Amino acid sequence: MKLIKRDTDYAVRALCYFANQKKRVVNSDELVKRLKMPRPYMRKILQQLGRSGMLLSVKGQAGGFILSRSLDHINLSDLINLFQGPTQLSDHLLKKKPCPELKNCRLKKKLDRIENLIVSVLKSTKISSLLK
Amino acid sequence: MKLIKRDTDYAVRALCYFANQKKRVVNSDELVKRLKMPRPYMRKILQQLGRSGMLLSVKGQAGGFILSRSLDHINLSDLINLFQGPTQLSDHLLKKKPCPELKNCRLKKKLDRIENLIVSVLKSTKISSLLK
DNA sequence: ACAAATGATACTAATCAGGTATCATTAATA
DNA sequence: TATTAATGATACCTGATTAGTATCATTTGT
Repeated sequence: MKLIKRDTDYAVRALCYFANQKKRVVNSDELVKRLKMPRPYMRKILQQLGRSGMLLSVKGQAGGFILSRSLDHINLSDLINLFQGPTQLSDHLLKKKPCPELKNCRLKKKLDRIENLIVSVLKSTKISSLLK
Repeated sequence: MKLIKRDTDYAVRALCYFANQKKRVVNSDELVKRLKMPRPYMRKILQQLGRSGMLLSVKGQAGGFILSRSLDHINLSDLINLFQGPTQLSDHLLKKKPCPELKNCRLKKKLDRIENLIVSVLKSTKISSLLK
């Protein structure tokens, strides 16, 4: 089981790089060189960060991206939601018949509690705390 | 992201069913009927539970399985480990070059802390607490 | 001997993660 | 104003993992 996938991981590194460049516009080629990741994949990730509003894109020649807000205001849960969809630890109740025996609902409840715990920790982990 | 996969989920239900049958030998057909899951898949899961020592198998005609220990002594982490392998939330450090920039190691550390938290909660969740 | 169970194991199908590829659009600059 | 260098959108491909099937050997009660 994986908590964070590759794209989320890349996104964290990218955001940290931006943060260290202050308000300079950085393009995807520079990121690819510095962070050593496949260019088209990086571009896709940057586009997603752009659409989500975490990055601001500058089009045309000499274009690139800038952080649109401080990393104090972005947390791990935000990124996981963006790249991996909503955190859902078990689809226990969702497939076919919702769990045929009542006792299984206790599993669902436990998992929900664990899920809430995890999400709250992820929310409290600001990306700024990962810098430097 | 999924914390527990389908087979782990099925395994929990199966174990709970066994617990409610006390020391009676239950065969896979009965489980399949009661819990409404695909027979060959259920068989595979039971075999794994057997190999791992959580169930005791009785071969031959009128055979089946029995719980080999109380559900007080089996926890969610045991099952997850059995069916999904060791819990590892991020392979951040493992792929190719171990994270090229030091700052990323902070991510690794955070994830490790979160992982420890999750595992300890899973370990403290005994399957017996999911009964009835 | 036969039937009814598990043991072992190999195979298949579907889904998802991790990437590629392409073409349109935008804007600085020569 | 034509060129060039950037992003936007989107469709596609590929390998890994999950979910499930199939088959045959072995065991044991009747």
